[in-house]
Amino acid sequence: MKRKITLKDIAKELEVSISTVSKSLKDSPEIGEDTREKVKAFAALYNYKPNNIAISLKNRRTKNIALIIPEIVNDFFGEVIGGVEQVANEKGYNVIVCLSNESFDKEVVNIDTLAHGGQVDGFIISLSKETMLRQDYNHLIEVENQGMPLVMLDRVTEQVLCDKVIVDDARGSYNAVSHLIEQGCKKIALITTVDYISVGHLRTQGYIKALGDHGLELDPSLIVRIDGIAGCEDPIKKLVENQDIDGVFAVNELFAVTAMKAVQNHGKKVPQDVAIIGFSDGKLLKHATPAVSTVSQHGEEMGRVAVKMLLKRLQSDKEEESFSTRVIKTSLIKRESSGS
Amino acid sequence: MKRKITLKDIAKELEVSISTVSKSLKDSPEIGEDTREKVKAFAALYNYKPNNIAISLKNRRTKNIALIIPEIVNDFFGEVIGGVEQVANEKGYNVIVCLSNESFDKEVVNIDTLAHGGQVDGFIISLSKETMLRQDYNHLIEVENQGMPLVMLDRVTEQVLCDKVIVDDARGSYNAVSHLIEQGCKKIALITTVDYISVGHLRTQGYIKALGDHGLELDPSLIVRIDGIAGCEDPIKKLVENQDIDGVFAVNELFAVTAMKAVQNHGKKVPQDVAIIGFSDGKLLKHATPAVSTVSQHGEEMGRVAVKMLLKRLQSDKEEESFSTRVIKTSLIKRESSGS
DNA sequence: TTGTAGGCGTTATCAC
DNA sequence: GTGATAACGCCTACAA
Repeated sequence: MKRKITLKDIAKELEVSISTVSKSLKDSPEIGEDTREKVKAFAALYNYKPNNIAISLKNRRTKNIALIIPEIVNDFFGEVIGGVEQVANEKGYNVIVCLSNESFDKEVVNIDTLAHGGQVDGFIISLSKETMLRQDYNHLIEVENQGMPLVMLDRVTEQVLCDKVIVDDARGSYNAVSHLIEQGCKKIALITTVDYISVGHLRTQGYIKALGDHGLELDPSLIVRIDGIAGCEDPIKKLVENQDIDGVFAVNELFAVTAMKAVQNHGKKVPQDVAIIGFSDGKLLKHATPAVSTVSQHGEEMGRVAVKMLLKRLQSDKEEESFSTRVIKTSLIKRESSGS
Repeated sequence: MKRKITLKDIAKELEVSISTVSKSLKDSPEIGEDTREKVKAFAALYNYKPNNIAISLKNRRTKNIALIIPEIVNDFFGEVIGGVEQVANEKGYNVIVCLSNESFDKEVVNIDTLAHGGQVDGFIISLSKETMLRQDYNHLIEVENQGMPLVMLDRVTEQVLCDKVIVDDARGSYNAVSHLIEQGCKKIALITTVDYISVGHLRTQGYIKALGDHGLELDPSLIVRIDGIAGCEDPIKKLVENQDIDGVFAVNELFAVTAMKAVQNHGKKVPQDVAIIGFSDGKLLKHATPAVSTVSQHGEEMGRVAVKMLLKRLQSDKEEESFSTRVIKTSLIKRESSGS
């Protein structure tokens, strides 16, 4: 690789010292007008740009942040990346994206490498499923102990003290289910994840509360808990065919469209016979036929907020004070699948 | 931020020199067995990890690569990220993801910053629409001139000499359209992008050739070219309602589902009245009802291949030799929307 | 007004 | 066997 021009090169060429060059380029009043101009002209001509690695070494900050997410084939995380990247770039930070692929080990390796290697100034992380299942958060606690800022996003845990960005999952699903009830649904199925996933758990609670508040019986046979994304068709199909339901609340996009497909294949109409509402505002629900109502969690905004919290920590020198949790409001997007 | 432990710290603590520590940790036979062990034990105890920034400065390589893509709310690019990230991580590289948002300016800024700033060792890029429209590739040519490896992916141009990874777009769409014809379609609409987008252009050519080879007339009124993603509904709707078609080939996911929706709203059945086939194997087509046939471009593999090409360049010191273009084979995924 | 020197953390060369 | 030194590119306190 062709070597890039350095301060030293300029200094030699112009027969001045390195510090003169450095100061000139920073418009230091220490340096005489004419030398300053001469240096700047030369630097511009040769397209000089300071070497960020050297600056990082000197300043002990890299202007990189790590974003660790469980997967990417999920519009929610795609949006998060977008939001994070946008704000980070505006503020002069680069985003290193790491996928844990829902694996505890990969999450740990990623974090350890970046944290100890000193490649990033801070982390934004959404926990992998496996991590939540094992409830082993030492890698994160250690990051915090090192004094590296850490912001958790969406999939969080109380066992790590740090800034957090979440949505009001329980309320979001409460509203969604209430909406179904208002549309006249009486027998509403819930398609959710296993309980160790923080958001799945909260969304389940919203469902339960909504039923209760509207005087509907909680019928456990209308609830199906799915572990993993592969092979969700079967349990959903079974539920749809064996239970006499008139509404479905699904805690993510995939479950919602899968349920809709099962309903339609079963010869029923959406929303006339069965109304459906999902969670997460991705393409899948928007472009389904009929378009599926959903709870928007504003992934992009969550990403933006997370970066801002992180940068705030990075820019203040006072250690630790107190941590805050920002709750982003969900909003209900009513589409065809839940009646007019 | 708490300072991380350095060689110097260890040296002071153990009352040996820095070089002794460095060599011990690298298991250099120069150092006596016992000092070596002592140092290693101490380092392990305090969880010493070398500072990668310092190493980068010394070695003039960062072990970071930049991936520049136009957008992320598109499963194809999501898959690409996955593939890139996977192989890069395996090889000890980090991936800095940048979104150009289809903007020429942002693409230029991203590249200039990272290239001149010395934050990355190489680039993988998929061109923004605006860049292809303007045909201004100076920022990329300059990267090449600097001797930084550059791999173009999917959206490429002949005007930049570098390694490339593409799919056989023309053949992929040829196969797709041929499949429709074999299913008995006679009047096949083409929903494509404007022509300056390399892949849109090629896919259009495949369509034309397939018609010709099967003795079907090319009817320009069956072709609609859409600029941008917003507001594709109207032209598609108009086409579907005004033309008597029995097949649709769309060059991306969104156009395909939008067409399907228009067809269904128009009171026709898919695939009985109108067969549909798309391009790109994302969730949108897979989970549509009916599931939509498509041409898979294997985004993840493209990403993997791109990184491998990039790393190969990075690891060989010989400059420039010749550039290669890897063509990934598409495959036809037959689903419900195009008949049995 | 300009230059010198030391340091950020590491490695490699060379001297002891 | 071990250590001193210089270098990667930049910044800055201090000296001239």
